[in-house]
Amino acid sequence: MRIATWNVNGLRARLDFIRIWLEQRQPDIVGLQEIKAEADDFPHSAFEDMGYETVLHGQKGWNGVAVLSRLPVEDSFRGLPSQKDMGARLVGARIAGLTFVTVYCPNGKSLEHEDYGRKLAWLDDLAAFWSGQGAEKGILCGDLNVVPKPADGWRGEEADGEIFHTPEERRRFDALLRAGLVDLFRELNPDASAFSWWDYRGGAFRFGHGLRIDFLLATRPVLARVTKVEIDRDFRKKKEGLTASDHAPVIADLDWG
DNA sequence: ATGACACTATTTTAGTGA
Repeated sequence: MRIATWNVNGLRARLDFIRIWLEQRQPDIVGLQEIKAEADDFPHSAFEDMGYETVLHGQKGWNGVAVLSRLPVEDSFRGLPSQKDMGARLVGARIAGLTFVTVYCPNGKSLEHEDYGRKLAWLDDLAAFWSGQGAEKGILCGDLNVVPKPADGWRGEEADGEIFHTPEERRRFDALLRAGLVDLFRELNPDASAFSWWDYRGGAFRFGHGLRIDFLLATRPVLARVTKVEIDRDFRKKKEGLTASDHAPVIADLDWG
């Protein structure tokens, strides 16, 4: 079984690009973030045609998350309780015995902005929500907008203390690990310096100026079945003249019987 | 020093993103 997470930066603008990726990579379950569309504007049939069922938590213009699955969806849920006013940022499903949740964490804007405190509170509520799920086989994936360690950002320790790199944000990332989750990319690639996001501006991708802020977090029983994890940086590049998202997909392969 | 690029709706300009 192949699973993935990807912040697509606008699903309607990215639809043809996403189609190419699905055909080439053939994932079974995908968590998508920054859909930027509500259900009425969502191209459900395009994904049906490719064999995927969609669980959507949409929103007009901003945010929005979805799960695509070509395995039967047994149950689904939308929204982070107590954080409804922060927008459509969490959606989950139970598929093949797996609890699969994908999230788009608030950005925070700046340390001085009121959204920074809201980001921290949102991450607190996410950890509580996840613990409440009690999932034995679980995946919590998505764009967390946190750089967990200096090695996960192109500026290393130079960026410590800036937004995305603060001790407060990093404590909340670590709290997810203390709740029993494992950062799959880091677990299988302990010494890699690899990123999942590069700014569109200033040739950031070309110069290697990126951050690792997109994650596949998994419970131990899932980790035991993981055979490979990679950041699909080839799909941060233009394809057939189509513009890429500023995020690359993160993919894991699992032995799932 | 600043902006750089891309998306969307509030659309021909502004807000957001990270």
